[in-house]
Formats: sequence, C-alpha cells, structure tokens
Amino acid sequence: MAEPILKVALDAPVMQAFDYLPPTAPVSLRPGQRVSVPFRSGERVGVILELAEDSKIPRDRLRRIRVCLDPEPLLDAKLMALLDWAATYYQHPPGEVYAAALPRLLRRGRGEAAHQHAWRTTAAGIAALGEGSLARAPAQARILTELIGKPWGMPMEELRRFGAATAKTIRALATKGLIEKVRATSPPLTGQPAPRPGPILNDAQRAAVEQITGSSGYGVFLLEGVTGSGKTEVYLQCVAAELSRGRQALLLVPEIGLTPQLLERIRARFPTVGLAVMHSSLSDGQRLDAWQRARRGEARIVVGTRSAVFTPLADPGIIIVDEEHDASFKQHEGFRYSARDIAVWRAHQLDITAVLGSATPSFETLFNSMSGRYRKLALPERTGAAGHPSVHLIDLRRHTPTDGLSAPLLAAIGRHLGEGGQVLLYLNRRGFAPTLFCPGCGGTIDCKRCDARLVLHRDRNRLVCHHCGAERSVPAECPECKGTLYPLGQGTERLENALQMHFPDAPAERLDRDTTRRRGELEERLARVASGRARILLGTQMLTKGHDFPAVTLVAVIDADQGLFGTDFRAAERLAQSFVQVAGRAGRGDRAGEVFVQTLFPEHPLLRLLVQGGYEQFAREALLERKAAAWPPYSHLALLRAEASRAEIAQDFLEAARRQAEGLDLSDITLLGPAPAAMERRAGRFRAQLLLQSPKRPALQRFLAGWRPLLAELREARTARWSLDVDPLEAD
DNA sequence: AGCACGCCGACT
DNA sequence: GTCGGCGTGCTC
Repeated sequence: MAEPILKVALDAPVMQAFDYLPPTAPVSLRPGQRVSVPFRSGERVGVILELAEDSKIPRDRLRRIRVCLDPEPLLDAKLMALLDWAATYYQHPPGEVYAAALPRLLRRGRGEAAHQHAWRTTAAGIAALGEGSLARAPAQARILTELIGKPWGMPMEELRRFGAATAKTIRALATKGLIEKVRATSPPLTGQPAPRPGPILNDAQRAAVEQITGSSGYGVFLLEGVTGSGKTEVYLQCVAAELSRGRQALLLVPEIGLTPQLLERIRARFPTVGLAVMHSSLSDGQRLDAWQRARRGEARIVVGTRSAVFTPLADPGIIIVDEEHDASFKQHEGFRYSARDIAVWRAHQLDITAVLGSATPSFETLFNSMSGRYRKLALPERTGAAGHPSVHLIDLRRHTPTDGLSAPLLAAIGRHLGEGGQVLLYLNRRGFAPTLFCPGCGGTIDCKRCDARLVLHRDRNRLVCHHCGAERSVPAECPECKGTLYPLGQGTERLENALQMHFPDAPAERLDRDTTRRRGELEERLARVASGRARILLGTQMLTKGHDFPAVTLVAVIDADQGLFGTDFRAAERLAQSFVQVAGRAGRGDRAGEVFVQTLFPEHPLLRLLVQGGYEQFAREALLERKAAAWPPYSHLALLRAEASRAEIAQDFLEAARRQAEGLDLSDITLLGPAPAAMERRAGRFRAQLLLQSPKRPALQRFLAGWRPLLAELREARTARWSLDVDPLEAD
C-alpha cells in the first residue's frame, strides 16, 4: 500500500496547500497537527489539513515531513472547518488563514506554553509576618498577607494589580527568602464556579437575560441598548449562566473596548473563574498561554479583540460580540475577515448562542433583526435617574463660529461649567487646522505623495500628512506666490486653544491620537477626567468608544457636516453611529444631559431625523436609500483593489480582471469600474478598484471562486499589487 | 511573502 | 574584473 500524501497549510500567499510525504520516523499523522517541513531552501511550520491518496505533483518530486510537532492535533475538526470556510469565503490563502489563527510561538514551532511564574510565601515568610518583623516595610507586608491565602501563588501580573507590588518589593521579599518563585498553576476548579451576585436587573435586562439563556442551540440575538442601558450586565449574567452549565464564554470587544475597567468588572464578578485575555499588546508567551488555557478549558471566559474569534474552546457555550458595529472587527489588510460575521458562523457551526450588542447596530445586523434572522432584544431604559438628553441644532449660517465655536455653544458651555458639569466636545479631526491656505493664489500645501492636504500641527510646528505620515516644516510664506498662509478649518488642537482662551479657569483634556501616543497617557488623561480635575473634555472618535464620563452634562458635536455628504455608501451610517455614541455620553447617573450640534445644514432630512427620531428611525430611512441604490444589506459586495507605482499599472490589471470576469458566468453579478480609489494617490502609490455587486451571496461566492484563480494567473497581476476584499466596509 | 536566479552600473 | 540593483518566478 502506498504511503499517504499529507496536505499541509503553509504561511505562503498560495491558494493551495502543499503536499508532503510522511516523515521517516513512524508517527500517527492526523489533521490539525503541526509539522516541520522542508520548504525551498529552508524549513517551515505548517498544519496538516488532510491525508490524501495522491497528489498532482509526481511522487518523486515530493519532499518528506521532517518532524511532527504535536503528538495530538492542536486544532480540532470544528475549528479547522471554521478556518477552511473562512479561507473559502474570503478567497484567502488557507496557509495565511491558519497562521492568523495560531499564536506566533506555535507558528514558529514552539510547543507548550512558556509556563508563567507565580510567587508563593515560604514558611519563613509566614513566620516573618507573624513576628511582625516587616513593620517597617508595609508594602512587603501587604503582599505577604495577600499571598498567604493563595497556596498556588499569584503571578506577577496579578500582584501588580494590588498597586503596592512593584518589581522592587517582590525582589526584596525574594532576596530575604520570604517568598519563592514557582511554576504557575491554575487553582483547581471547585465544582460550579460561583459568581458574585450582580446588581438587580431592570425589567428589560431581565427579559433579555431570560431570552438568551432560555434559548437552546443556535440563535443570534441583537442586544440593542443605548449607552448606559446596562448591556454589560446582561452579558455578565449570560456568561454566568453558561459557566453554570459547564460551558465557556467568548467575548469579543473592539480594539479600544478592551479596557482595564471591563476586565476588572469581569474579575470582580467571577473571582474564581479562569479568564484568558487576548489582545495585541500581549507578549508572545502570554498570548500562547491564554490560547492554551482556552483550548484546554482552564480559561472559562475568553475576552479578546478581533483575532480572538479563532480561539480554540474546549466547551463553547456562547459568543458575545460587544459593539458589533465597530469597524475594528473587520481586518483591513491581508486576510480581510469580519470577526463579527465569523463569530455568527461559528455559533451556527457549534449550535450555540451568539449575542451582538450595540447601541447603534450596523445596518446589516439591523436588517437581519428586521427580517427575523436575528432576535432583537431592546434595552430602552437608562439605568440611573437621568433621562434622555435634549438635543439642539445650532445653525452655523446664523451663528458664525470663531475658532469653531458659535455664540450659543459658548453660552451653553459657560452655563454647564458654572453649574459644575463637565463638558465634552467632539471633533473628528486631529491637529490645529486641516489646511494651510493662501488667499493670494488660492493654493494649499499638499502632500507630495498623497492626494491630500497637509495638516498643521502647531504644537510640533510641523505639517503632517494623516494618510502617509509624511512631515515637513511649516513654510513661512506661500511657495507659489509668496503670499501669507492662513490655517483654515478646525482641528482638536485649535479647539483646545480656543477653549482655554474662553474658559481659562476650566482645565481641558484633549483625547486624540496625538495626545495619547505615549503608553499609559490615555489612562492618565482619563483619570484626570474621572477625578473631575479636568472640566472640559475634547477629542476625536476616541471619545465615542468605551469610556464612561459620568459627570459630563453637555456634549457638543463641533462639526456634524463631515459625514453628511460622504461619497461612501456607509457615510450616513457612520455619522449616525458616532453621533449617537457621543451624544450618549451626556448625562449619566443622576444628571440629565444636553447635546448641541453645530451644522450648516440644520434642515438636512437625515440630520433632522437622527436628532428627532433617534438611531432606529434614522436607520429605517437610511435603509430605504440603501435599498433603492442596491447597496448592502440589500446586496453583497466584493472589491478588487489594486495599487502600483503608476496609475496605468493598477488600471491595466483591473481592466484585465474585468475582461476575465466577462468571460465567466455573470448572472446576478454587476461589475462596477475599474475606477480610481477615493484618494487615488496615497504614499506615492496609485490606487484603483473594481467593485462587484450581487443580490445573492451564493452567486457572488460562486463567481469569486471561479474568478480568483484566473486573477492570480494574469500577467498584469505580477506588476500590480492587488487584493480581494469580500464584504468591504467601504466601497466609495 | 521570502528567496533565489538573472542580467546591467559603480567600486576594491 | 566583481558587488549588487530589484524585476521575475516559484515554493510540495
């Protein structure tokens, strides 16, 4: 009998797996095991996808697997089926999809988790505490006291959370022999993990929890709740219910939503339950450890950002996607998957519950709930006494602003500050001014490598391109006509200056990418806001996500018009989402809030609808427009993007791609383009795109499956850099 | 993606 | 005479 052929997924941009012969040493080979294989002149780690009888490559040209790295499959059949589906659905090389699902150390061939260390008291430590010999070292005494109740010790990370534990105090204790380093092991799971009791739920929360925990098998719930309505509490109760059934919970959060506060809340509620946290700033060792604990079932709750959707789970029970509308769930390069959509698919595959939570659901999710595919659960009430904020539009044509601030807004800010409230201003533009303008010749200072204006950053005294990062000094005069240059438009930096001028006694805190660059700076600023030392809070998108500002009584949208006339089909949706999210920061706890919106178009129908009818009504109206234009969710899109050093190269590739497409069965497929991208030149590269639209997802999938291999073979595909984006977030 | 192979300019 | 530029093409 002939030797089997092993199909191995390798991290290479090739649509097929690679075929190998078994290793010389006899071992059991099964799908899901990692193997080390000779590849080109080197060695690579891959995952066995399947065992086959033969190969398209002649046997004498096949090489042998060098060694099998896992005695047991690392990935189970269900997880592999998920990855296979994702590779097919997103038309992405399977090897890269598998690579995205594995922690780096496993990709590099490392095996067991680098076990973390923990600190434990020694007998001498217990004695020292009893004798009171640490009276002059209170920090050390505190740590020791904490450790006495923990026979299995505590990892450094956990000790640090006590505040008193620094590397120095730990070292001092260790040198004295009062504590010792041991290999970290989880506390034994003692029967049913008992969560601490949570707060009493309101009726809507209780109904939501009952619906979710009462359903069995696959089901998707849209948990729609305004900011402050207590979504997190619903999640926690659903998690508790799954834990009590002996199952694990996976909670996906946006990149910015994975805050220490959220983790603290989970730890406080489930103090004895294993928790794994997966996010980008983990070290390789920590990431592997979290992944393995989830896989072995030691972690019962897994919290993570986008890529955590691929975490192996021993006993999956529920998948929750918080802020499901958030764009960070979609990967924007390489393997362009949507973690939210994969989460739903995975829940279906595992026959478990998925919960999508948001105050401002994506139109796709809203559509699915209207059609009955998802069950909608609404949390209309705000917890606490504050009612809904009142919203006022300020007509900027009647109230000309100076430095972005109109007289009615200034008056409102003064009033709220006078009454002891905090004020929040939202302006989604960093820097001092988005343009340097020459009134003499009408010129602006543009980026040399992008089709964009350079943004003035006055605190650094530089002009910066927000698209490619290029910087230059600020010219003293117009390079064309030697005229005087004036900063045009508003950025957060300019707004901050203006506010300090108008309200010199009210300390302001600016939150944008420029002021939170340093590690820990965001937390410091948030702490100053929370303490009440900062009275005014201003910033970009960053303000609309995740953070609670309970003392804010006034929210101002400095420029509502940015999203009103966007070219992208999702512009209105995004405008409404950031508007509702930022307005929701006004008046929590026991204070009612006010929202002021500055606009040049106060009679714009969508804006009026949003202000008067709220998100839901706005969405219904905007969905009618989507339907009329056959945009998602009434159609399905795929976007073929191309970029090259010259515009013709990208264009030629897309035209060749279109000709290929026209040779295929185009029923139910509409081709749009090729056309230059919204910003054609970026970082010196010319970008163009070809859009595919179909009323039917299966038709689009079928077409892509036939088209994608032809694309790779195009001569033009070698010179242009290209990618296929299934379900793109933007399509211009 | 890497990484080698492949044919044309400025250096020990 | 060589080192190396990155265009081109392949990896089982």
